[in-house]
Amino acid sequence: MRKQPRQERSRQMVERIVAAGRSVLVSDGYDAFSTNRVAGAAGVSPGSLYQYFPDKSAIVDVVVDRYWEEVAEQVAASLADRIAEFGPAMVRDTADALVTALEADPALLRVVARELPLSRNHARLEALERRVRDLVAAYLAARPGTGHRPQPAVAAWVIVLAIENLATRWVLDGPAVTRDQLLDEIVALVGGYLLSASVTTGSR
Amino acid sequence: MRKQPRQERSRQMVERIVAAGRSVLVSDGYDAFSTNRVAGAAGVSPGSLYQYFPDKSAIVDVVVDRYWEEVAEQVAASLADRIAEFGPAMVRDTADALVTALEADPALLRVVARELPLSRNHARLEALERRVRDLVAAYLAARPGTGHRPQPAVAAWVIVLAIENLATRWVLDGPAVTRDQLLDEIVALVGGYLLSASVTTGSR
DNA sequence: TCCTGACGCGAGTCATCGCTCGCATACAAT
DNA sequence: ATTGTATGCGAGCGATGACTCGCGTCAGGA
Repeated sequence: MRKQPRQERSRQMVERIVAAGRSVLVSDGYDAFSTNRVAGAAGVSPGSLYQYFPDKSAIVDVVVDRYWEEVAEQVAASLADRIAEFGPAMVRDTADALVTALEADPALLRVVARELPLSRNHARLEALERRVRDLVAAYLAARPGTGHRPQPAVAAWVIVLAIENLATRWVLDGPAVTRDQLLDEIVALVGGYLLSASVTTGSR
Repeated sequence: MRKQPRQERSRQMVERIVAAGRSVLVSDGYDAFSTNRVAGAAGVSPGSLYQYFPDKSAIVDVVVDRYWEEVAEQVAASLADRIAEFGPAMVRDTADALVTALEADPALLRVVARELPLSRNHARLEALERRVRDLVAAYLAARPGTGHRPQPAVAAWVIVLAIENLATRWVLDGPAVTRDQLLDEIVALVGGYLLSASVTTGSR
């Protein structure tokens, strides 16, 4: 951000710009996302916009950051709440929290996950993943009896990735299965995986 | 494609353009991908380029299509070869084939999967997924005893998505685990999932 | 050899933005 | 009130890049 808004009206302007950015993104798509259009939608002149944002991508970044931050917050909260619980219920509730968070604004999810280059999301998405992954890894490490997977960090990586993508795709591609069924499959996937003994197939 | 190349030299030109397109994509990234640059890299004039390609995105599409087509071919071939086999070995070999295919050109994978909007890949990627998914679903349906998952189509969806993303992320993010370990985890994930009995948690 | 259509060229057009700059206005401190 | 500063405006600059067009060249059939 180029300058800190000091007065109240300028702080409101920044907010209006961010809101307009999100709105343009959602209703016109990323390809039509121009600074002039955002300024217009915000009822603000292009010049004013550049008082607070260094360039076009900074606006997108704020929208994307806030989005993933929001999702991360909800998932991490749900997970932290249930960290004491055991087994399938925790998995289910956490996956449920993720799906709910993603369903909250499917249009924005669509733009963020499909129209934006993935690298645009990388920073925030990685933060989200690491946050959840660390919680899961800690959980697994604290309960060695939970399953047969030897390395909590690896298992957490696998689980988080799998759930994240299942949930995202389910929301984006339109539900081919019911929501409950999705959650059931996720529980089965994670549960089965954790209980599965290490294979010793060797290489190839 | 705007016009079919009839003479030999023009067919070669089209090939040179596609090759240049891939090359520009890989070495300069998608943001720097301009028709003039591609024409330059191909040793061809911009005008000639537009004799065969309707617009810029058509060139990208050809590159992307060929890439996923190649990957799909290798994976489907490997899967079809081992469709008679049973259990973990088949999963491992197929995952191995996918990882090998993705590793073949990591730079291109990087651009295709990270710099391009996902929607750009949607058509071809979906084709790849459906192709593999159908094979897996058929396999599962033919062997009801293989596991406890009741719906082959759903199970296939879960498995394909999970493997695809694990493999892609492993190649792209740099291996946090060894390749063998990745394959072990995939086998455990799929194996455990298929053996996992249907939970009847009900909703929420 | 000649002729016709396919091929190829590349300077240039045109529209699209990202972004700036000079000026007007609103606010706050004295 | 007055002055200094923060805020806001919007016409327009400058660069970029997708795409065209009119003209030369080449292949291959007669």
